Amino acid sequence: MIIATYNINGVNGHLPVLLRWLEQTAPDVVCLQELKAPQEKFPEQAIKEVGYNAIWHGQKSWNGVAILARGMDIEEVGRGLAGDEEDVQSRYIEAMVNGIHISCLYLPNGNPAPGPKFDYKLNWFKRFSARAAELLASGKPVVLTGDYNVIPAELDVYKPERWVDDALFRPESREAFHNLIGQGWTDAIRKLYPTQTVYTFYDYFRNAYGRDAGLRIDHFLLTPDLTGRLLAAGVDREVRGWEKTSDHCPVWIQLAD
DNA sequence: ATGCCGTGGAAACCACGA
Repeated sequence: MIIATYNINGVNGHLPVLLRWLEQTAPDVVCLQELKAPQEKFPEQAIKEVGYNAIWHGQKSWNGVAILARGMDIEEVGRGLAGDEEDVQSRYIEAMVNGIHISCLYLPNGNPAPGPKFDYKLNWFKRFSARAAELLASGKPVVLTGDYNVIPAELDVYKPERWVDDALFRPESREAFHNLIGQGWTDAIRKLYPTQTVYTFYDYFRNAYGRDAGLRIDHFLLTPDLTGRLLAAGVDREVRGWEKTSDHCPVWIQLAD
């Protein structure tokens, strides 16, 4: 079973790339972030025509998350994170698919830091970590995947010294990520590639993709039982080189059935 | 050192992203 995550950066603007990638690689489950579409403008029909059921939580202009499944039912568990009644941003959705709990997240960017956006990021992270602890305690197989907007370590950025004051790499963000891992989750990509650079995002400018000047910010966190089923993982790096593409690459894991 | 590019929405610029 292959589960993928892809920050599409505009599900309508980049729909041809999404459909082409779905048809070429046919992952079983796909988590999307940054739909940038209101609920009623999600391209449900086009996605259905390439074989996928979908649930989504849209929002006008920004954010937006979705879970897709090829030929399988998607049982929505919830949308939105508990802990802040005033948070109206569409950044989180959960579902059961094929016996696995899937959490799809788009963690706030947080720049500029310090400031209210950084505070929102850290608070969101705290709420997410509380939810993660609940899920871990449930004993179910769980995948927490999406755009975390966190560079976990120096190995995960082409020039760490340039990112020390950035919300993606500041100590508070890295600490929150490592504390989350410390609950008992496994970072699937880092587990399979313990010493290699693996990037999932490249800026549109400065020829970042051509220079391989990237970041690793899209992650898969797995419960222990799923870690035992982890067969392979990777980044569909070539998709970042397509015309009219997102600034993120699709990332995927393969689990034993 | 830097949104240099790109999307979406509104309005021929702005907010936002990482």
